[in-house]
Amino acid sequence: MTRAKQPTSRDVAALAGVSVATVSYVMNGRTDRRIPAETRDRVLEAARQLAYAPNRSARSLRRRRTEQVCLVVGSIGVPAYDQLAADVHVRADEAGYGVITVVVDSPDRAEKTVGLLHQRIADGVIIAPDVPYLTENSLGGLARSGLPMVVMSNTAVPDGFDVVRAPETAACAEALDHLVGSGRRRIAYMGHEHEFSDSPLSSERLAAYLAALERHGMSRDDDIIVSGADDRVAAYHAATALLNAPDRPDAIFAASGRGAISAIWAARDASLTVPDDVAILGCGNLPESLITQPTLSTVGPPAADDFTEVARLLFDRIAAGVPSKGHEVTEPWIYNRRAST
Amino acid sequence: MTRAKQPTSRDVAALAGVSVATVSYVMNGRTDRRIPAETRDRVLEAARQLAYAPNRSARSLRRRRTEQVCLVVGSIGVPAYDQLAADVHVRADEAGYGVITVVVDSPDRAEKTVGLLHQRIADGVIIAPDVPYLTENSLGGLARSGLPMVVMSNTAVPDGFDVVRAPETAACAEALDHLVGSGRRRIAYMGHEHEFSDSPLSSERLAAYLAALERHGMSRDDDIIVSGADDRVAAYHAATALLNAPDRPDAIFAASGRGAISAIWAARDASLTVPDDVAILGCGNLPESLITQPTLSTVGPPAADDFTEVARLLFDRIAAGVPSKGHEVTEPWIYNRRAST
DNA sequence: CTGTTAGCGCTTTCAG
DNA sequence: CTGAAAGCGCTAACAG
Repeated sequence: MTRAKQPTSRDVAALAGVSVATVSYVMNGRTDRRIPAETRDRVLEAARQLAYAPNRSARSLRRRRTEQVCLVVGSIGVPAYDQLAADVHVRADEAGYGVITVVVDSPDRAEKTVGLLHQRIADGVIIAPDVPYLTENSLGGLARSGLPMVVMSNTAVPDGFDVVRAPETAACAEALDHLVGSGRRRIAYMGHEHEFSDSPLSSERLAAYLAALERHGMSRDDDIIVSGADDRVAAYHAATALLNAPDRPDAIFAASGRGAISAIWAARDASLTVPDDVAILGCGNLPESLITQPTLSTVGPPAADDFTEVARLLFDRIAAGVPSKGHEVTEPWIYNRRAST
Repeated sequence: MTRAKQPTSRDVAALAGVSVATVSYVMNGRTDRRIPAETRDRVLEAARQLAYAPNRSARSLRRRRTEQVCLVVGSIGVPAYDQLAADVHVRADEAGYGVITVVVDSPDRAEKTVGLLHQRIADGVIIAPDVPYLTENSLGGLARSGLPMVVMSNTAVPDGFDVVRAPETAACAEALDHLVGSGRRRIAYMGHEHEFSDSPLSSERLAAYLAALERHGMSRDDDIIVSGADDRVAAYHAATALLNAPDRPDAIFAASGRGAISAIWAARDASLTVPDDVAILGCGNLPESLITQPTLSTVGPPAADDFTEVARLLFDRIAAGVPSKGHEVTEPWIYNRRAST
């Protein structure tokens, strides 16, 4: 088998007996240039015959845009990221854009990614929440280079890019106060792995938890501050361990929805009643929260995650063409009290 | 704010007092050209000063490769796709490639995607299992155009691309025979949405189910052939409906792992015992299968999903450069009997 | 050891 | 209405 050389617009032009300019106009279906149907059909037929498709790199080089956006996430398989990815894909598709996904889960990846973005691998970028190792510094540099960017973060401040925030702290505080107010005296925290490493990422949820302990004169007990929220299986094991300990907590605050759902299962499997024996509180707002027994209380958006607005911000910015100082958008986060607390 | 024009290699060359060729060699760290440290440092310093990064489109055009691979999936948020995406990202990263993800969930998207691939948006492509609407015809066309490709499918036949298969039918048959052999007389099927539309995609799992009914002289009852396997919430509701019906099934075969797990929950919430009252069988091999009560029997790979081999196939093919007829690789699928059947 | 130069394939003025 | 020609920014011969 020999690799057939890809046909170029020149080949099509030759076959159709026109110039490459005409081929370009026809292929792009441009209306600002009046082309007789006869000519157009001849070009189209030649293109079909040769299975011609305009080369994307060449077009990008010439038009100075790639028609790709880049979505930067911290890992794969997190429901909120999946929803974000889905929403971005839909919007991108509408705008005729493709989506390049990059996973940043190490300082090395973070650095490489910033490099790629500088190389104009995409016309815009969305940084998902809690992507570690991306410094404000490098983000600022990217924005300054003219790359449209929307950053989901509670700490970043708009600086040539848009920032989307979620007021986690207030919502966590409200939920934790409610837990204490309803008599919980030993509240466990199940966090993400990276909260327990020496990641540069500070955890708003853990901070809110610790602040609540302080506020209510409760002492911190590292035995019931555990990881596991990243992953259903780990969460199940972590919750099981917590609930089988001699000094069992009477509430578990999980930093994810999946963690909380696994905790409900762990409690049931340990023959404990939720919320009587142990209250369970999660983060986010997974659709599943409504089908658990009991239904899961969470701190999160009032309805299911929806990131279409975030995608819209990016495409508006791309369309605008000219960099602006940057908006700051706040998505609501509240205490969704249901039956598990 | 004015958008700073991106610096080019010419700018760097001028600042460093060298030619663009030297800049190129330095930036690519090429060892086949001996460049004195002094010159190199000057170039690097100039690049740093201008925040120069080589333009990706130009490089792709010139080198005739994009250093991107494309992953085509049917939807977002399916655990098996997530695992595939994760494995592809890891391999790609090692190979210095990026990953463009495209979601094909309509005939329209399928067509557009084939078009993009023809435009050489990527140097290779992996088609995930069960991506609908992609015809063998268009895949063949892509392969013939010289695009390295690995297709996960049980029906496609290698034709300039590699095919990765999973012998689902045999494994399903074994599991279903076991269900019948252990006395199950009314087995429900919970499938994917697309099995109930007029999608061109035939379902091997549904076919295996129907064949098993036939084989054992059981009659098909469309009341217990339902959808819901795509989504945990839908599955929970579907299973609940099934289990509360007057003529309750004594087994549920779900075409996904998530569907089966939701079915276990639904059974427990309906105060039924698994497997005594109802056996539950899933597909795939989610890690969660081991933490459900009882543990979940599945038809699927013997261990957790692992697609690194698939990614390897693609990168081998890309590295080879020359198109070959195509390998056919079969991943094992078996009946993983655990406690739920 | 380094610079000059010819494109990669396309889009888009600008002339005809 | 159509074609010629000038690049987009980079890489890789090739010549010095």
